[in-house]
Amino acid sequence: MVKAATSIDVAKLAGVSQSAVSRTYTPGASVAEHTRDKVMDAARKLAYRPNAIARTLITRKSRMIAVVASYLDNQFYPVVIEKLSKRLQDDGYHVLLFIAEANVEADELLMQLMQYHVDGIVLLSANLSSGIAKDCADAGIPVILFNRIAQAGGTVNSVASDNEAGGRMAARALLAAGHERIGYIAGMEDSSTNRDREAGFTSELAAHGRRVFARTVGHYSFESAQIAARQMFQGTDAKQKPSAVFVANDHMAIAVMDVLRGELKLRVPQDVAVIGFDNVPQSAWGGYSLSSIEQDAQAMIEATARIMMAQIQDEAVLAQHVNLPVRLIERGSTLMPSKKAI
Amino acid sequence: MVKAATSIDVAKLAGVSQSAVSRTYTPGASVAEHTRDKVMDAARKLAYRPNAIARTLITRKSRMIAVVASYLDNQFYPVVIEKLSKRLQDDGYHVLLFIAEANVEADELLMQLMQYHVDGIVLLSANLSSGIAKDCADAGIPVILFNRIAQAGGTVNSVASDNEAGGRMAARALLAAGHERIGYIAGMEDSSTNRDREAGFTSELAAHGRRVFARTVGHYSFESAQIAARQMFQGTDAKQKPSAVFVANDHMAIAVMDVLRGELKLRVPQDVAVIGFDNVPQSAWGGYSLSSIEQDAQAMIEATARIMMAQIQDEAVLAQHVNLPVRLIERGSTLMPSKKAI
DNA sequence: TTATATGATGCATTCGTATGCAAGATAGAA
DNA sequence: TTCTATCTTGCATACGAATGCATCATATAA
Repeated sequence: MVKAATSIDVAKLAGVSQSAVSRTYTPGASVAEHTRDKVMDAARKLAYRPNAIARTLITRKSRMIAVVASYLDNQFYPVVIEKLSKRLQDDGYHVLLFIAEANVEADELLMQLMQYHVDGIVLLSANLSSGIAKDCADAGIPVILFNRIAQAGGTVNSVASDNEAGGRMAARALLAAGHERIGYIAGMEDSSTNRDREAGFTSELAAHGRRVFARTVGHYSFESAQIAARQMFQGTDAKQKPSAVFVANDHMAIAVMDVLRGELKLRVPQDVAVIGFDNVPQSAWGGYSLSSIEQDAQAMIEATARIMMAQIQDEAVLAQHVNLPVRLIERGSTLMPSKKAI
Repeated sequence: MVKAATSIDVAKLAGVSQSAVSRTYTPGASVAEHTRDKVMDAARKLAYRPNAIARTLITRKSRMIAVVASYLDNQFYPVVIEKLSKRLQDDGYHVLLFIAEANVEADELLMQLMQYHVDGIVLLSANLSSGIAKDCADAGIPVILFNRIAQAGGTVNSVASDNEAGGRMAARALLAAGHERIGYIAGMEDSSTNRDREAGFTSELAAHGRRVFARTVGHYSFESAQIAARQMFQGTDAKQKPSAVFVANDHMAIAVMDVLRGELKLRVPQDVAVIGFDNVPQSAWGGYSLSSIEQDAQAMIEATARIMMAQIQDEAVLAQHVNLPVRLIERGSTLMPSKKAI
């Protein structure tokens, strides 16, 4: 157990002041070439690394960003976390990861995070009470809601996809394939994603003189989605069942497909067409070939990083709300009758 | 932007010394009930939260654990990260997450992490050069290799499964099903997991007078595994192809199944039986029903947390190496001929 | 009542780095 | 040569909390 070298140790060895050492590691500070060399030399000999904690204490910038997620089973989130981490690392930031069981815990967790003086917070799945949102704003900590829309007011940024447009696309895809009995399996009722996707979906159906034929709720969970699928498709009379279903995300859609094919012996897409949302990697897998509305994760992350950097630099920047376009990815689960032969 | 209250502000309002405030927040410290109440009262009024950064500086304990992963496509890792985060949070620790592109970067990343004075490091997928391992040991930072065995020597802990036994189980399962031409698709050649799984697999085959019929390499990546599958199964002569294949992890096994069924029109398990390793959630999905050797992720995480806490408390503890039992999960992808009718 | 042990409290210092300020050094201009 | 402008450098202090030490208050025993 060797105590790590400090800037004072380096200063002593290099024969300069501690300030000189500090300035050597501060971009833009005034240090003579000659001095810098001596410092770097001594630092190398002592394996010196600046103490980020001490630096944070005085600069009030930790270069840490808190990322709060609540579950990682839905592959959309691991993908986002991986890309977001890399992106922030590129800017010299580190990710403090939090897993929040439920929204109830989120507030308490955030208070903990604030103790670490994180420079910013990205909420991947939890929501935020308006009280905490205000606390963060007061403390000058930028908050970005990722894949959800702010309900807390003007102090919180948000980056999301155009879920409503996505819902409409899903409706058009199923209508174009000639479906008449179209169901919807919802995610969490109080989430902005579910609200917007459903709104777009039903309004597009309405525009074509149709209504949602059946609706159950899967709460964005695999198990709930299985139950929701059984509720919607059990029974003997084929005419009572939807011939197509829009599921609020791919994670659930896969669960639904398993129930349809494995338990209920219904073929996809011949008996039931299925379309999801997110375009997670698994949707492209041969075992599912699930049509989906793709969210542009890369663009969402780019926007998140951009907003974060802007707000960290200049706290006066107003809250921003980004809404990115989505795209229909058609695969086997919604093939039109004429194409089924393929 | 309101400056956060400090212990001095609280002390002033409560009419006590700063020490008293500090002691109120230090479990086991000597504070009178009466004083504590006054402090808590003032703290509530000022929305005071102890500054974890300042605390870290003086206690030399950050209560942060670095977790280094390199890719999260393989669902095994998100599952581990989620559970590990929760487990460490329960002990009052936070996770600083790092995504390392390759092993080359790992060293540089760890140096960065050491600047944050993390209390421990869990390496999920990157390896560690012996130089850095020594640096960490010297600095008194416990390092745990998760799902891999130390090659760096005695200073680094490791938590892994009995991969060799798992390899033997896979071999026995395929032999018991009557297979004679058995292939192996390897992960990364230089990883301990691949080495051990393959060693167990081949030795068990040898014990039954068999050899590996064909071998290709998938580097633990989805795309490489697809290529490896094509290499192994392309061609017209059925007798030249394996009738069963052990794939070094589920992530690759799913890619292999897609190629077998989608591209090569081979049925699983009738034409080719497939068995993987890890038992990731997707293996249980209806679209794959992949047999697998299950790693007990929960037990691995428990062991990791236990070792970490022990080493943080008492740095004199010797490096530990945990090797947990695995379990065969039989599903549709290896059903025996007699059971195929089911 | 006095002596002793125990608990509570404040003072002063410490952790490692950044930075305003003033002084010193150097170079260029007049 | 002298004066001014620019660049370097060190000193001293600040960031916010934890803790050893000494002091003081209180409780208990004799």
